[in-house]
Amino acid sequence: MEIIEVLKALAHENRIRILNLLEESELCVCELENIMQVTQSNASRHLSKLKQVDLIKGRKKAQWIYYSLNQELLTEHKFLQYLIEEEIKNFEAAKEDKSRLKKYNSSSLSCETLPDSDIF
Amino acid sequence: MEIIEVLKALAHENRIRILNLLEESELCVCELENIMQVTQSNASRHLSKLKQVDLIKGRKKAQWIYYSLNQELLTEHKFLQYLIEEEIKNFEAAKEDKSRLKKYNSSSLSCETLPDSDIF
DNA sequence: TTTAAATATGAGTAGAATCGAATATATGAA
DNA sequence: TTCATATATTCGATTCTACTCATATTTAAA
Repeated sequence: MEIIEVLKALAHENRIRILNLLEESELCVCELENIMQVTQSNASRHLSKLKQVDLIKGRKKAQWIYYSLNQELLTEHKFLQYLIEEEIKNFEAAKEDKSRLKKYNSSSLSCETLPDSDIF
Repeated sequence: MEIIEVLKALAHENRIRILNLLEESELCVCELENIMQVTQSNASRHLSKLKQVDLIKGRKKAQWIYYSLNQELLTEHKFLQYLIEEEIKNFEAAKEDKSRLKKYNSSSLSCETLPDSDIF
């Protein structure tokens, strides 16, 4: 792990918000896009930075790619675990994202029906 | 603590190297400058970024300013403690800095005599 | 096979961060 | 008071990041 590269990957609000959401559950790009209310290309680009340094991994299923935290890396590097599991909690934007994620999870919507819904 | 601002402050090799050295002992700008082999303005600039987010503090003594880690912040935020005390160890540039610091500490030089010495 | 949706990426641009050199400020020593 | 040293800061140039828009690619569904 290239520590400086990892720290650079962590140094952006949207990427921290993504890690925060993935800590809760695996999500695809269009779900992140909707929950975070950012453009598709914005979400995709930040995901790609996180993936570059192995903080997350992607699982392809049909035309969707489900992203999740790379738990092995977090286990090996406790500072990442503390950052993601304890520190981000107190970040305001992250709280709001989690509340939108809850709302989404308790709805019957999926990434397939999401585009036409007005849940957010 | 503004987590995003702290993460941005951490996202630079020289600043990580500074934190690594300060973990060992309190140091003034000219000592850091010499050990890290960077220009005076470079060292000063990066110190000021770290101070802005409270990662370090400065103690003035005569014309020198001795910088040290803000241990309270590290204690409150375990991810910082793990990052600085466990993670940085494995970063190559940081290892080299520590070895130069040891050499400096075991010499009888101080920041007052340093400028004219050829220890580095 | 055509169409539509999900995702990634290229191009261009705007803004942020970094750098060294020079300068300003503060302090101690002569 | 004058000079030298330590530190911070201003400046202009440069490099790095991030953004949006448009397009390419993959896959499923019609």
